[in-house]
Amino acid sequence: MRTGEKPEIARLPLFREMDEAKRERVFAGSFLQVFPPQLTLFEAGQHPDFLHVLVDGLVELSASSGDRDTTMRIVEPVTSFILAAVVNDLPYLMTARTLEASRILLVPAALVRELINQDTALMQATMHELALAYRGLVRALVDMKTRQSAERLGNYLLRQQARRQEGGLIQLQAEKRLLASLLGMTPENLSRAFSVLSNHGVRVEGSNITIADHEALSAFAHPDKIPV
Amino acid sequence: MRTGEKPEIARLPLFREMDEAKRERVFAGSFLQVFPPQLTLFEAGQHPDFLHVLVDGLVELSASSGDRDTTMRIVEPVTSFILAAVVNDLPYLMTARTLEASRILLVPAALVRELINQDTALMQATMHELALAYRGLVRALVDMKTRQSAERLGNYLLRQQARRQEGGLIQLQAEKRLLASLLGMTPENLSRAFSVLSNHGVRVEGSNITIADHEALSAFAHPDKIPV
DNA sequence: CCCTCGGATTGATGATTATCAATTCGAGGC
DNA sequence: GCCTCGAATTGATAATCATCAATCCGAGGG
Repeated sequence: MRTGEKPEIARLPLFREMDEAKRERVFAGSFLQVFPPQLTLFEAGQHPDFLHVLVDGLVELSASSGDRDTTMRIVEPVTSFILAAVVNDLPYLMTARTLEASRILLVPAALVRELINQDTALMQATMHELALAYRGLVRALVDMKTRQSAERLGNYLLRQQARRQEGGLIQLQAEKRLLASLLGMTPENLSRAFSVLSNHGVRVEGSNITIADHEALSAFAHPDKIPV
Repeated sequence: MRTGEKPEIARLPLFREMDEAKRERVFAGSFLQVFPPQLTLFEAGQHPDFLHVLVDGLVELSASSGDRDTTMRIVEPVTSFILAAVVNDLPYLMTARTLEASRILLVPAALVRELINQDTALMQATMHELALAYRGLVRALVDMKTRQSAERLGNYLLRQQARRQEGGLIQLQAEKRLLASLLGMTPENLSRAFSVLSNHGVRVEGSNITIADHEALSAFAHPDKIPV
């Protein structure tokens, strides 16, 4: 593991509250592995063997029903994923695949569950993490049910801008076809949605997006009012 | 509280693992209140004062963005709701209103958080509950993103039938307009979806639905394959 | 530097869903 | 038993979104 990586992982909400000794047990029992791009890490329906922590790279979580499939989340470092499946020891509901070459910390699921049950602080952190994730999904579902495609894109851009405290510039991390799937639309309609937003304060140059007029975009996209 | 109610609440996943003394503290610190139909219990954005347990009646959880709003869940007794907001002490993301006259146990949020932090079994139960709720929402979001309206209705009927172990008869608990909103469509399209399903093994008589041909409906609706 | 290839864009068309309007249906009140 | 009112249904039309097809564009390889 490179210098500075352990601290970064230790700073994750999940591991932050553990005492140092337990954290060492996590690291000792885990594997840090490098994966090439476009590799499937696990598939929906499989039994969860590891909690995954993306240390470096980019990962897509997707799900399918019948023959259609959809991107559920784009995981950026440093973040853990599929905590719910590990906690409940129930099959993954999503398929994970690397988008770029990625380094991932694999923490054995049984170890995670064991430590959670030994360490109240960790259990509490897990509980809070799950509750926050739940709220995120509530918002995502409301988004999908109440907004049409260009509005969803507008809100996505507003959220991205808020997350990275910078000015108005947003760099898309992944291909637009992927963003389209994440937002529940086709690549063609994503293009059209971008051109709609160009009338509402958004400037697009390839994968560099600028929110030129925050007011106008907000008026169009009706972003969530409830904070956090 | 009527006879037999406490045991029923005590049987909830959340309270099942608590020791008797703590459970008594919950009941002692809570209020069982009766609400008339169509009453708003709380609104999205408010600070969560109580964990709610629906003892009797029917409650709708809805959310909105801009001027559109949508039904997120129809709560049947005996179930607790809005656990995530209480755990995280963050504003409600949904609005709750009674559909019928309802009796609801109101457990002060601060008390819930206090007991969770004192009682590891309760914390663990909460964690599992949240993880399961998370999985439920993942499925709901996939459903919304990958299936069209008649398929969503078909899957809803299949799930309802599975939940109540009976034969093929399903009784809709709420108005169809509400079901439409839950499934992310208009009442008009719900009607049309029902008539589509009549060609795929479903018989409709008012709010009595019969799945006459489970095979045919499954073939049409492509239900989830992953169990639990 | 040019070529190639896959993603992105644009246009045309079709499917799905929403909206508007008009009945029909059914439960509750008189 | 009839009336009334809101929900449910049905039909017609419009908006949104997907699909198909044809370029356009840009990064990587020769």
